Amino acid sequence: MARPKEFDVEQALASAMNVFWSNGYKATSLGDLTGAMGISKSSMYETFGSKHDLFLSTIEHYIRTVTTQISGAAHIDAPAVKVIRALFHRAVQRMAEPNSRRGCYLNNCAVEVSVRDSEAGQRVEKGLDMMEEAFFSLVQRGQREGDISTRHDPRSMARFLVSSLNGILVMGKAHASTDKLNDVVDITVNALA
Amino acid sequence: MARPKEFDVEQALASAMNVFWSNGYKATSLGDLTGAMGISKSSMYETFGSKHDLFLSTIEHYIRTVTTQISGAAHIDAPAVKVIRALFHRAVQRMAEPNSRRGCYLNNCAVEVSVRDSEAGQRVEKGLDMMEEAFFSLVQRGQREGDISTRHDPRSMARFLVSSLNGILVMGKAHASTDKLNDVVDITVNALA
DNA sequence: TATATTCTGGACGGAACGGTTCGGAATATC
DNA sequence: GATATTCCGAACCGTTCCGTCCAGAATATA
Repeated sequence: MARPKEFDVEQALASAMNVFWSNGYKATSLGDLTGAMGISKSSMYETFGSKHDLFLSTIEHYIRTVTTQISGAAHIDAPAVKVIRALFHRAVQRMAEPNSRRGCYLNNCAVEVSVRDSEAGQRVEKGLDMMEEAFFSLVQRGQREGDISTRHDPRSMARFLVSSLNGILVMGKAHASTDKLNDVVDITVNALA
Repeated sequence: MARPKEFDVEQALASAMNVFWSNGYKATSLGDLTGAMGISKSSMYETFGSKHDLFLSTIEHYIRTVTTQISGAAHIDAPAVKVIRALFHRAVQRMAEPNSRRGCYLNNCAVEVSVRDSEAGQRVEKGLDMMEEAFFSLVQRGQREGDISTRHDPRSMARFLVSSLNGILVMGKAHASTDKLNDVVDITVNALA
């Protein structure tokens, strides 16, 4: 009957996200998007609706991929503090790679648009909540197993970790030195003990 | 001889900064700027050069004002930890005010443009360095007076504080709850002891 | 082969944008 | 009053932007 879809929607979404991630929402043009996605403007509008709809979809796509990624790391059979330190170090390391110095997508979206764009803001908040949840279960386990102090409740500590990670990534956008960022990671992780 | 300037350059700069601060660079049009500054487009170009030049000038203006502000707080005759806690709490409190939920200007600039705009990036980095310097002298004093632990060197701790403050402000852009942010402040400040 | 669907490229409209220029009004000093 | 400077409004240019639309090529099934 009909000609089938030729491009992978999920992959096109990932490509669009990468462009938004690197350039921000406003600074990204339709040409940038369709070029990276490898499809025509017409197909983009047919499939995703509009630039703004596409943008919202990329945030949801990011949440989908990152959630599985973090909660995967959470189930690693190692002390919770070690897992957390590894997650932070990996984030710092990624900031040092040549074309990856773009921080956390949710972070960027929160700063650039979340105040004026409530639809995006809602999704960003949900994404940060899910990050918090991932850290929360890690902290709980660490407190159970004894390598994380119980002087603060795990919910606050999870929020502390999300906040700290975001702060480190922002610093990484301005400074370049990996060593300086790792110093901050050390102090942050030590604050858990 | 000549007609004198009718508008205050420094004040116009402050108004422009406020617009950039709320909307970001790309999302701010010349009309937004001249409207807020209360001058015509011609005067703007005569005085500041271009939109981009004006933007760079606002970053420098921000550094000028904030530097004096923080180093003023640094000389308050109170335990360093108390001063730091007060600075953080004030930042959180400002995020809760209706039209002030826009974080730190340097933070916003770092996220939105510093990677692609090296001229802006340089200024942002310099501004963050000066914030670090202000915290550095505070930490040094705290370590001398005994209310801040000496297990970490003061330079790293200063960086930790700048990073944490930025992280908290990013969280504040997504979430709204002051209580949650203050929880994070508590853990952060406790990490100093 | 006929049919249905997908995809492309380009054309188009309408709007907003950054930036430049200029005439003339306003305001100071001499 | 003559002069010099500032300021404004408006016009203007070329570009970019988002979004819509369509003709036609491509590709599947029946």
